[in-house]
Amino acid sequence: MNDKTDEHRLIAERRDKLNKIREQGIAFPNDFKRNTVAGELHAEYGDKDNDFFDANPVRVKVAGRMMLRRVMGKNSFVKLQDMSGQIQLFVSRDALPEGLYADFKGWDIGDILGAEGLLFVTKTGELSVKLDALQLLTKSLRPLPDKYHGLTDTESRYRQRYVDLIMSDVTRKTFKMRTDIIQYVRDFLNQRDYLEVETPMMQVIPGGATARPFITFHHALDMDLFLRVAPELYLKRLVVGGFERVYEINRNFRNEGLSTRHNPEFTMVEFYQAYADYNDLMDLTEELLRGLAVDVIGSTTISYQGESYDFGKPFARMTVKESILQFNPDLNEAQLDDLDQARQVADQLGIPLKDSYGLGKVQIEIFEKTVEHRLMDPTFITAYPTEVSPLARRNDQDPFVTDRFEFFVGGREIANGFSELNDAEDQADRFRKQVQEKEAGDDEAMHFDEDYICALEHGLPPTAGEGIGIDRLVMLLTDSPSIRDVLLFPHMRKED
RNA sequence: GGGUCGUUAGCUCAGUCGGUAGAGCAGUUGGCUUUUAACCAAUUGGUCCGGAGUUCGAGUCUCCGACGACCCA
Repeated sequence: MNDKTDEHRLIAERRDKLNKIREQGIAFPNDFKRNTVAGELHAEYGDKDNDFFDANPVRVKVAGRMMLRRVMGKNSFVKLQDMSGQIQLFVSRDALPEGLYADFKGWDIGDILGAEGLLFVTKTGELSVKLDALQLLTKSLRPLPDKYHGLTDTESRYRQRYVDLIMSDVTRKTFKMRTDIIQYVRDFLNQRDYLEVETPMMQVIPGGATARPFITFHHALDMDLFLRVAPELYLKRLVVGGFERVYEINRNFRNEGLSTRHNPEFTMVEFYQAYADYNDLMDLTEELLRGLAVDVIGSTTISYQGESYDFGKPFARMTVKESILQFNPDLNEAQLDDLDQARQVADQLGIPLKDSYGLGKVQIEIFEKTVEHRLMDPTFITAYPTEVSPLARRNDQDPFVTDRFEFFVGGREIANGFSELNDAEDQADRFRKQVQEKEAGDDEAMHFDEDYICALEHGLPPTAGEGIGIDRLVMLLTDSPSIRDVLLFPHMRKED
């Protein structure tokens, strides 16, 4: 932090202690090897009693952070925390080498210790290690938060995640679950012969989504580069190349506002499957999410912020228009099918519209305002207007819409997928429309990507693709109210 | 972008009507041979987020700003 906290007396006291340790020899020893962890001990010996340990002495070497200490004259109890949990140490003056117990009493909560001894059970029935060897491995110079309340200040928890992780079981569990979720998704796709790939994070032409990109500069090449807003166009180039099932789990960057659901960098899994259509991917998504829920939380019922969502039964499916009519019973279809009438509806809803908006864009504005946040149960919304889906294949019966879906639960968009537009000429037209919108001032509109058109001209097989927002998925499965709770190091403003 | 709330000791929090800044934990000193947020005694520790204003006097009232949380767009 700053000089002031550096000079704080609590830190100064610990620095003095460290200096004394330095004078006595190696202050940061690196030769202690543990042979077990707390969780393993509880799993293996949690149900044993002292008769067992008398008959079968178990000698263990453990290491970790001292989280709690109760000094009772010549004996002390310590809670030692490692990556698997906590184990209690029983520290007895007379069992340790001369003088070590006095040293131990000068150590602090937060210090990293290595300890060796025999397992036993205390009077109150807690599995513990009776030490005959003890070593300070790392001196901690900064005091930890209150041993009971921990770190509750949200700002500090985000800015100093390492302290949050030390103090909060809930935080550790959330991020372990995040890893489990990503692992499940990866296994799920691997089992279905999808190939995991990496495509550029720095792109010459940002594409694949309508979003404002971050711009950076490459000095040697003397050119602007864009952090990707999506990997889509590169993944589809790979399908052209013959990798018929590919996926990537990685970061996207969007230069937009922050909220409980938005971080400037966020993680998506995007996957593409040749010879599949958007209906196949809805089925796949349903299977993935259902299996994920069972695997990660052990149930198809997901509790989120006091609500409960059933992933066990088939997910609802309806079109954009159907959903608007369902949640706006006073509207009729004719009002949504006519641009002037639809604009009138939007006006009444207080939605600001630009002159350039066509009927499809107006419909989506109405959808986002009146429907999206009300889609609580798992629901696929289909038939998105072509106008707002520049990379999706037109529907054969109704070219006004595309073969596209988005998936919602808890009022939030989790996934977006569609049958891919593989008609190079149609795609070129759509890019030209995007460029017009960009020139009209929409800085989220796409660029014209000539090489991508060239790739399509080589022939993209009929393909469906989808992106699932990992962060929002983790929020849902870990019952986290803010995206910051599922990002180890969320973006924060400068402190000053 | 707008609104509401918050920011006081390392941490968790009190602070009345505007009148010299409080507790618990942590730390320090002493006591204590099976504790469970151990306990007992003593004790150290403050840029009350920053700035300006009102006032004899501001943690407290007013304004501006920073950061955060929530809601709205």
